Amino acid sequence: MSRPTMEDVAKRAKVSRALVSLVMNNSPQVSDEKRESVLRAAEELGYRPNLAARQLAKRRTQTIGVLVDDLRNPFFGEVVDGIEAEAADHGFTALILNGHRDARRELDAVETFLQFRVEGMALVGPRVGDDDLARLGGATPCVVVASGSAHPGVDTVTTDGRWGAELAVEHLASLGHTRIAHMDGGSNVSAAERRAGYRSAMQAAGIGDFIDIRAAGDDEADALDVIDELLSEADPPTAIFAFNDLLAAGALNRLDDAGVAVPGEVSLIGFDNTFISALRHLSLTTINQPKLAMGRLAVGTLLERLSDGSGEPIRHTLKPELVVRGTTGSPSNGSARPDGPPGPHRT
Amino acid sequence: MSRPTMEDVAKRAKVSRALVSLVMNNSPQVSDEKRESVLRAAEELGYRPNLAARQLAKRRTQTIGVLVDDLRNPFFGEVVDGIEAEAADHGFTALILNGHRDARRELDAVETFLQFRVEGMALVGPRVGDDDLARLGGATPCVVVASGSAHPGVDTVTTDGRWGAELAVEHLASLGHTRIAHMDGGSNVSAAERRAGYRSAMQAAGIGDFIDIRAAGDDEADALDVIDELLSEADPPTAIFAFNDLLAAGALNRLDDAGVAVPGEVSLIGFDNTFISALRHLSLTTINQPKLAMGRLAVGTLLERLSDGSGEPIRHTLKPELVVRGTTGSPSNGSARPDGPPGPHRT
DNA sequence: CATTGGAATTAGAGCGCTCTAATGGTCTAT
DNA sequence: ATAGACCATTAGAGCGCTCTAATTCCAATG
Repeated sequence: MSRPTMEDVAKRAKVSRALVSLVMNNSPQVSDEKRESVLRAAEELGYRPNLAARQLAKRRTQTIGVLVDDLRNPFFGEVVDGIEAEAADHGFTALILNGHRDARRELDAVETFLQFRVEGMALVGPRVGDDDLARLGGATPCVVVASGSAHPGVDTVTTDGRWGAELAVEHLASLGHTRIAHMDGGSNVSAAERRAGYRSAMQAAGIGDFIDIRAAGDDEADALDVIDELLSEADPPTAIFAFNDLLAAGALNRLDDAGVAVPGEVSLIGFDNTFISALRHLSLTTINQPKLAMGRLAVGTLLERLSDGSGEPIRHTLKPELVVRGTTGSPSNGSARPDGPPGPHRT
Repeated sequence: MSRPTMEDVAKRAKVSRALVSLVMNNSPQVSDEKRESVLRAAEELGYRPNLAARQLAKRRTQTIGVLVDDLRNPFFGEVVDGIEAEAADHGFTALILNGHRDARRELDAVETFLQFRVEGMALVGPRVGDDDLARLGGATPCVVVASGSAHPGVDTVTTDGRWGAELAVEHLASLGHTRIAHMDGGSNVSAAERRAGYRSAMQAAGIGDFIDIRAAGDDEADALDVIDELLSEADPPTAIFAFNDLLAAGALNRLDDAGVAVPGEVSLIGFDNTFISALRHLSLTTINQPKLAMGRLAVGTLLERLSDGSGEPIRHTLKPELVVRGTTGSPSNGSARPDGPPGPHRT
């Protein structure tokens, strides 16, 4: 509005507008004397450069767009922390927009980013399909984090969902489980990979006959029906591998309702290692994703792409790790949870 | 960049730049014929208005800045959801920045907002002090959400922390507790209010002699030492009112470690009603804050201030509510956790 | 003393858009 | 036919900044 402009500062410091610009950009070729008087004038006026004007003149924005699938999911919060940190380290500002778990709104957000002329976009856990992504992105570099994409126009930073699923199944199998069911991620983009890992690990463990995949989702609420369904079977599974921690938490709720002891009667394992899984009273065994590293790497990828331009799609795949906590144990020892790792559940 | 400009579109559609501008702004005074050919040309070129240029020319940004204390705290996520929704309803874009639980970084973020020339700022749970706030804000309207501020230059949307604290204490007192301790929010801005509520409710309940306030904080980790301290007392409290859910979760962990039954030996109550408190295995009794409503109201306040300008500071204070779950019960019934009220599922 | 070179400073042309005022065209009322 | 009214369209002056090229200044040099 009526905020002071560079012109005002120039007048007050009795120098040219150009000199003020130099000072504001920390140019070394300004005499200390003038620099100081410009800074003083700016201070006195409460001057702040107008970013829009600067961006327009500079023809770059030093800005990256960060699209977050769901701000309420702490998993994404941590990834974004990593993104912001790395972006800041390289002089970029991260603009955060919320996808609200909805592909249409994601597209809107991307549109907004493009109008902002962000220099790159990091899509964290997007739901939108590959084609839309590539089409929309156009010339703007775009990295997908934690969701995988096969499209050549899009770089990715993911954890190896297949590997993670295998870790989960191996862990359960090594405890002696055979009837291991998978509550999958439904339409979530990462679901297929983890499903595949589950399948192959079940085969590898020689219990391929027990493969049992149930369509669920990625939110607590998505677990309820599936658990009911599983419990009503003649031979219910002794272990469940859930698509993510939230889903596992929902499962835990429902198992609890049904009076099923965890891990006494059913073992449960999640995915993500969000902070809720560490809460002692959940104490959820899970698969860790290195969230901070993923965020940083995402920005790294973007910068690489910015300076490089063309070339092969970049695919960073980080290794997930098994985090054993209190919701997994040997099958059918019938009693309350064994000592094992920390965190006794109630009976 | 080398993206198409309005000029390009104008040329291709064989009209003036001004006409393209009118079309892009949905002006009614454009003939259908021309409108269509402009839109077609824009489509073909993949034209997108340059927001920086538009903002510069318009001399307004239609943008509000949202500063979030901590993206990993689900409480804030929900508030932001409300803010975004209301902002969108009024044609504003919400720019989200992360405060990282650090006053200095908050100030940086505010600085960034001002450079962006946001038309208003919503600070969600800020840690920065009143004076800095008012000084920095300057002419830009600023609403503080969930953190209270006494400064006349700043509007606020809060839940009544005093009232909430009273609800908590009354609940515990009505269960028969007298030795009710308060793990307070430490330096958190909302801490004082809840502390005061705790005090007055203790007095009102005739158990003022048992007032016991322990400096803690607002994060899980902050609970550990305090719990140790409390448990080592000669006469440990039979109930604890924690500053927020995260702190309560941390307390729960520690109590668990120490083999103390909740609510058998100690009742525990949190604040915020974040989704983690609803997780069945925590099942935390807590005080609800209407997060979505707070977010929407924040934007409402900002808009009001924008059209109104001067005037008294606006203070919206919403009423919190008690949400009884499984971590509170009568004192010293010695046994394991009772069932608690049925199925407190969150939506 | 004129010349040179380098550093510090400035003039001025955009960046891509909006907005006011002016233009031209068409349609009625006189 | 003429004026007026009204509409769609356009010219052009900014918005607040950056950046290139030009200018000024001054000390050092031959």
